[in-house]
Formats: sequence, C-alpha cells, structure tokens
Amino acid sequence: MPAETLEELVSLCKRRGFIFPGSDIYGGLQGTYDYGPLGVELKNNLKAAWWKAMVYERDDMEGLDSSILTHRLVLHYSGHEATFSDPLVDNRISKKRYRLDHLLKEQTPAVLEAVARAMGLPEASLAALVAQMLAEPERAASAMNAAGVVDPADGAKGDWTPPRPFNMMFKTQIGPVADEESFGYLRPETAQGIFINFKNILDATSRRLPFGVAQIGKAFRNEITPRNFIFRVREFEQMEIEYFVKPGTDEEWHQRWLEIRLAWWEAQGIPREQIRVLDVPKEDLSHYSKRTFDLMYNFPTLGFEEIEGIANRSDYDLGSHTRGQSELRIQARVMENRHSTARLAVQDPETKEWFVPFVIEPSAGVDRGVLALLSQAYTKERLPNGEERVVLRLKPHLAPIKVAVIPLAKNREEITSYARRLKAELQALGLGRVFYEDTGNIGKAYRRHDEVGTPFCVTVDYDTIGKSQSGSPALKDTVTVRDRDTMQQERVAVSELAAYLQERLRF
RNA sequence: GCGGGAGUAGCUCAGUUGGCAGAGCGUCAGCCUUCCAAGCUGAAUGUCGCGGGUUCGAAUCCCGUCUCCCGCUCCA
Repeated sequence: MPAETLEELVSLCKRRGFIFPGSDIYGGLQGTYDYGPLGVELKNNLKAAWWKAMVYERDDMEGLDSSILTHRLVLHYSGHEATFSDPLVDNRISKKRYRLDHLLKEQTPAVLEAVARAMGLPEASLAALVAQMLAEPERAASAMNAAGVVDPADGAKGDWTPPRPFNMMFKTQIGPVADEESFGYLRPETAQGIFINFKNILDATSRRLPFGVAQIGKAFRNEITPRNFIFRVREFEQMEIEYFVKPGTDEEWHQRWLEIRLAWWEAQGIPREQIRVLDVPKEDLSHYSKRTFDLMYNFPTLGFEEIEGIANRSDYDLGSHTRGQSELRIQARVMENRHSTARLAVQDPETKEWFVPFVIEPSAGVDRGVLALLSQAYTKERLPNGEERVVLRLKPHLAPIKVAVIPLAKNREEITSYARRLKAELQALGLGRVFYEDTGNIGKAYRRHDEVGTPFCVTVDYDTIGKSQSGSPALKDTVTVRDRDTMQQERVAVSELAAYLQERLRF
C-alpha cells in the first residue's frame, strides 16, 4: 500500500535524509528544498539515467551546460519578459485576485470604455490600456472603481486595489553599479541556453538535422503559490532536450518523442498505466508552443500531475533569436530582432536554401521525477509475523545505496574487520554507494535499508570467518545476500560476490 | 493574496485553571545477541517556529510575523 498522505512521505524524507526544507534553521524559505545525503544520491542517479539514455545511447545528441545568469535580451526576445509578468488586482470586498487583463475582458463595453476614458486613453487597445494602468496604478484603481468594474465571481461592483505587476522571473543585479540597465535574469527554463548556443554547437560538431541538445540544470520561477513539497518550487531542476528537425517532419517527431519518453519513465519504474498523456488544449498552450503533450503521473497523494511536458515549439525560438529574420520565412509569429549577431538556421543541402529548424522539446522536472519515484516506490506492507514494514521499491540503478555490508555481531573483531574489508572491495567496483552498517542488530539493519531502498544487504557471519559452531567448514568465505523485495537470502561465495552484484545492479 | 487547519526532542505526538519541559519510537555508549525493528544498563537531545505585549510567573492569554498542510486564486 502506498503512502496515504504527502506528509507521510515528507516525514520519511526528513527522517532518513532525503529532503529537508530550505533555510530550515531560520524558519524556512518558501518554495525551496535541500537534498540530503540520500536525496542527492537518488537525484544524481536519476539524472545519470536520463543522460545515459538520452545522450550516450543515441547517436543524434549532444550535451550542454549553459549559465544560469542570463542576458536580459535573451529573455526579451524569447517572449518571457512579456509573458512571464502578470498584472494583478485584488477586490477588497470579495477578497478575490484577478489578472488585470482577464478582469477587463469580462467587463461590458461601456464599463471598459469608462475605464479607458478615465485613464486618458479612449481609443487604446486592451494591452496598451493595461500598460498605462500599470504605469499609473493609483489612477487605475480610482478609474476602475469609478467605472464600476464588476467582480466576475458575483457580478457585484468591486473595491479594487491598484494593479501590481507580478514578475515570475527573478531579476538580479549584475556588476557593481546598481542602475536600471545592469540587471540580468535567473533563467526561467534551461531551454534558452540551448537556443542561443545553437550556432556554437553546430560549428563545433558539424551536426545535420535531425539532432538534439540535452541539458540538465537549475531554473527559477517566482511562483505565486509554491505547494506540495518539491512539486511546485521556486528553484528547480530540469532535464531538457531541444530536438531540431526539418519543418514538416515536426509532428511525426513530436509523436516519436512522446513514445521515447514514456518508455524512459517506465524504465525508471513509473508504469505506463500510471501516466496519462494530456494533449494540452490550444487556449492553455504557452506562448511558444504549437502543440504540447503533458505526461501526467498519477501521484498516490496528489492525483494526476505533470512530470514532463513535450512541446512542439515550432521555429519560434530559433526564429526569435536569429538575425536576418526577414530572409528565413519563419512560420511562428516572432518579435523583430535587432540585436542578435548570429544566423540560427541551416542550409538545405539540395536546394541551398536557408531555413529555421523546428524544435521538439521533451522537458522533464528532476524534482517532480524524484517525487514521483519516491511516491511510486514507497510501500507499506504487512509481514507474515503481523508487523508492518516500509520498503522503497526503487529500481536498483536509482537506489541511493546499492549494497549494505553488515557484520552479524559488532563485538567480534574478526567479523567486523572482515566486513570492513569487504565493504572497501565492493565500493571499488564502482557500482555506486556501498554502506558499512553496524547497528549490531541484524533485523534493525535490514528494516532500515528497506526503508531507504537499498537493494542488497550482504551479511558477514561466523561461517564467513570459518568459526561456525554447527555449520560446515565449506561455508568459509561465503556471505548471505538478502534481497530487499523478497527478503529471501542466498549464500554466495565472496569470490563470486562482485559478479553476483554487478549482474543484478547493472543498468 | 483570501478562507480553514497546524507548528513542542530526529520522527509521531501529549502537556490539566497561566506555576520546574514530557512520552513512545529513533539516536548514542556499554553489555548481550549465530539473520528480519529482541533484551538489560546508561546517556544525550528543546530559543515550545520567530518577535513583541500582558503577568510575580507564558508552551498555555493578546498582537504581529514566518513556515507547512487543505480549499480558492495562480501555474511558463
């Protein structure tokens, strides 16, 4: 049985050292979490599994690690400056909060006109009106209240606060002089780093279409309401691919990537039937997207929530960032670019014509992936003796600790030194973390490692050192290996242990 | 931002009318222990989320604030 509440999982995470609240000793910082000793192993293993499958095992991929601090023009031409800032107003009566443009759209033409007149812009477009209202917030509030702007929730006239811009991008000062111009952004997605390096990568690798660039890294969004543990946070990590294809082949590649990514999640232990593919409705698409599939994982505690989005970004991004836009027959509607120094296009080898590739973007959340894996793996089960055990049924390649080496008794020097030697030998195999566990209570050690998902426990006992009272001398230099899921034990010769574990931990 | 709930040891939680800060589990040490949270002995662990106020005295009452959970709002 899975966790019944998110708190149950949060509690395990803190107790065992997977995930802690950010800035904990100062009362916490909303929307931030820190990965502890086991959490960092799990997260690293997940990222490594992604990189291996998406980069190393394909012949059409390159990697990248671009900087987090980003030139403001990157986010200007990407469209984020315009779309990642919402003007918000509150109704003091109903206590409801609205996006100003959404609210104005709901008004009757007469009311809207009255607001526009009061702002001195009788003929203006909605966008221009909103901009003016943000520039003069106090005047905007009195204009709205005088015009009788109503609350869509109850149809009654509201008492409106001045509109305030809510910027979802983190701005930061760059350089020693704090003036209007010397700021940059913390990237709101890793994708832009790939687009602005498109030409550099092409020049360095002589890739031909179709090919992709993969990147894992932090991104930052000033979410209004961080929620649900590490599901919605302000600082998070993405695993993103921008896959460049010829226009016209984009829809086919979009479908192919959907299948590739579903298969990958399945290999990580998220069953296909626990994921629903959402074909995002047109009106909900982000500004760059032609079509998007969201992979919605059925969290036991949250229901269906997104763990990955696979977007067809068309030629929007490269088209936005390229110079010479007018010669490239860009299909997406892009802002005129007067700053870029690079042509982000490729030449058709046959026709010699230059064109802007389309982009398919499988973008997965690392933190959401970790939460999904923990949710899926967390199992409470009743044992034959009536007791309950908690076991994390993580795939071995994701488990934070691969093998625990346990001396059966901790007050027998021969046993503990043998176990320590064995631990060091196994560690040298490069399987991942091997842990020397000497609680002196074998049952307790097993349960502890069940709870953190260690696939194998290797126990050194009296037989191992040839000091058994009843056993056969043939058991010298053998150990027991206990399987996490079945709790079954096998006697394995130490000389064969490396091969035994490598076979079962290989990924 | 709104409404509701909560915050006391690592975890789960008790704490009476305002009167010395508690339990279970876990952790650590010693003894014991020949395979599934065993036993015995001992120990450590607290800015009662934080700040202020009332009071002789505050975990407890009041004000402010932060964080978490649930429902709205929002969600590239």
